[in-house]
Amino acid sequence: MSPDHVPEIVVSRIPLYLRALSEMKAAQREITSSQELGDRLGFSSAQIRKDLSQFGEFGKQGTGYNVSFLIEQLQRILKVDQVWDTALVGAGDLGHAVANYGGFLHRGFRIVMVFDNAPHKIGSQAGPFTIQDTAVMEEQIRRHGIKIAMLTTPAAAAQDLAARLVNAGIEAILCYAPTSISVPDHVRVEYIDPVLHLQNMTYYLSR
Amino acid sequence: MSPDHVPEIVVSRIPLYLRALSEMKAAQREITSSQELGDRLGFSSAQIRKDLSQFGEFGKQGTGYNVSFLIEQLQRILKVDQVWDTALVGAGDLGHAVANYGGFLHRGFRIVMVFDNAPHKIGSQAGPFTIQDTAVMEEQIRRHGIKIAMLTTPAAAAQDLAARLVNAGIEAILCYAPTSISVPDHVRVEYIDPVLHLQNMTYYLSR
DNA sequence: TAGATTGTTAATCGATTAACAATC
DNA sequence: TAGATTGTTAATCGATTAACAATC
Repeated sequence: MSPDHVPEIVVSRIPLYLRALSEMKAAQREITSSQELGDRLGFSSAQIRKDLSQFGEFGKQGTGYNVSFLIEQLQRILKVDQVWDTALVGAGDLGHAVANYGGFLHRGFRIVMVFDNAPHKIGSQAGPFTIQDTAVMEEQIRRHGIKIAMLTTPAAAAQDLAARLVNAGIEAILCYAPTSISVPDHVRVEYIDPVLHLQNMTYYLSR
Repeated sequence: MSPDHVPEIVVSRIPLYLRALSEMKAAQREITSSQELGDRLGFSSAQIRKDLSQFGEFGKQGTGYNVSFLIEQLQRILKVDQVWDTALVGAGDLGHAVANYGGFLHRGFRIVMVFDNAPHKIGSQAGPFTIQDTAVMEEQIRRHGIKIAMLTTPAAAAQDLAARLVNAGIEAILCYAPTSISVPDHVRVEYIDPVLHLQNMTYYLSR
């Protein structure tokens, strides 16, 4: 139930399972199997079962998994049976797109503040948010007890801002800046850099 | 030199090495070591050396790696010593942000056309591009011999568009839509879904 | 030369898969 | 009951690490 240590690679697949199950639920599927889920995601059924078994027993032999029940369980495991307030740092084009994105809330996240350091942006809107000066960033994050930040600044600004975010109490950073940042061990960082994915694919393309 | 088969996980790290090396070069570093590169990226020096050794011998014992030389070699290996024309499908907020992103060209990619199916968007601008009707998408992609597409549409439209892109000759898709898509074996797909990363991190956060 | 760092081998570690008893 | 599918074990497979000869 409360596993001692689950491999990180297993944890990283649970959100994928949750996403696929949510699609199944939206399509009115009430029951699924490790086979069906695996086919859909390109994993073996054995892997699906093994991964889920790290956290408990969620299925019924001969039947499979109840979609709604498994969704609830995975949401609880990932702690997205609640909504996490997050701060967005960087109000460029990408920051605006992220601020306007409607897909966070029903998956457990809500942007509640947006920061930038450009004087002409401060006070203007990014989606439903008034852009605030990064000068008040630490204070605001601390006051609201925010633990998650998304960083959509240029690479050159990322390391300094990450350090300031950590200092303000941030424990998880989703970094859109195309660079590696260094943070203390208790802080988690995930990266999104589209070019890494593109360069990965061109390796397999013929010229 | 021309390795038979390199594990996918090794290939996926080469773009990271290239990115870090490019930062070093920008900072005027002429020589680096597997130790330094590893420290910077959070990998062991042994892994860096082992990964690079899959493709050839690029270093000098006692000295390390020439940054510029290694950059050239990795660019060649990844086939980003050329610029790849790409098509962008989906001109919403995210599509606009991607169309305006200045970080593609010097890393081997160039968007050359943008498509959407919304009548009020067709003919207007997304960054420097005039948005074209998806009705002419296959024809345009075929005519220009484009092999790479970025998909920034809602999830519901992704599978159908992916099939059409493949039919038009696309061999690599970077899918920003939060869903898994199914394509023939000869087509590669990479995914970007920020929520998967966020849900991964919340597993490790305390409530 | 002495010191440093590569490229590579072998050992270790960890993840995936196959198989099947349990059981719905 | 018969058929189906889980949860789990053991075997396989593959990736990472440690160690060191080679050599710059």
